[in-house]
Amino acid sequence: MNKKLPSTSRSLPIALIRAREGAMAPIRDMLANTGITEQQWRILRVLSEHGSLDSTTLADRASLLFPSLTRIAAKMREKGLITQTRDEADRRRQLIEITAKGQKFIDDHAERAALVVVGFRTRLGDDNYEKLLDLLALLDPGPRD
Amino acid sequence: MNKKLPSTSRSLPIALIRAREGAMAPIRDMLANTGITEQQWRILRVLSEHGSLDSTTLADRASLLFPSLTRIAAKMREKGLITQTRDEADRRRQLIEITAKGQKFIDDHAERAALVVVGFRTRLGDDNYEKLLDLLALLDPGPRD
DNA sequence: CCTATTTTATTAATATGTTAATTATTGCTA
DNA sequence: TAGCAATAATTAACATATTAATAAAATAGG
Repeated sequence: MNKKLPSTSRSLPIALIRAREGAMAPIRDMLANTGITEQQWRILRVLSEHGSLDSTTLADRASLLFPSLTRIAAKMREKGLITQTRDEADRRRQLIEITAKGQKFIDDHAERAALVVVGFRTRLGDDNYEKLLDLLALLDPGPRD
Repeated sequence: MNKKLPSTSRSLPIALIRAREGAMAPIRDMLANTGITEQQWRILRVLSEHGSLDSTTLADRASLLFPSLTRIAAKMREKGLITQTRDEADRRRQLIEITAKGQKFIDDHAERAALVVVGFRTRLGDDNYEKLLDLLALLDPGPRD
């Protein structure tokens, strides 16, 4: 009567959580003792790639909820990693930009982070790596653009 | 000089986070207004499957850090969903077991949860679904047994 | 022009994630 | 067997996740 649920060892949500832990572990090691968290790293990465972004878009691309972004951005501004400016055309909005200091952090860690990516590509194989990204994209809920 | 990092839109960690959001959304909907969180649901699922477990094994199988489990288990005990008993052979250890009330919650929601699984299998296709689980397992860091 | 609605952002409250420090118990070993 | 390392669990401190409530600004309709 209760054979309906799969074994937790083949549960998709649990597998995703564990895989995320595995994928983030080397990045976490890299960021240890830098004062930059995983989320702050994601924000810097997105800003470095796209330049100036409004908060809503930034939250979406960095996969953060808006209230989290509010707090994290405040701390990053205090640290001098980003700037926040009101959009004068629509004063509800806010534009967030990476500072030279923030960009320097990215530059200083880009090589090591890239090695992490290479490590996973090698571990899975190029085909599997791309296939995995494609399959994950199918589960992606949100509007990316 | 900085072409080393992949676009954030093809970043494995971000893809994993977004996929997890997508995969958990229906479960989150199911649990809304029940007073049971995602993590509590995972704990109940694991306990329902394995019976009585020591805390360390439970934390591993439910993909929770130990300090999180400590807090969550305390609340679940207060709610009458689980019991915690000292291991008399090794008084450092603790055994955690699901109660009838906890099992009833699983039983009451198993059918709907199973439908969620079927939905994802259908959405991805059986082959892709299994392939995805296999690929995710390659990223899994931890000792499962 | 004015108000109801919508959008953007913040704040609040509670729960979890994460690392480090601490406590209690066990095991090992000189 | 006294003392020290290792293990299991808790606690502490801070950061993030999540949902709901609120505030401020813009917009659509009447």
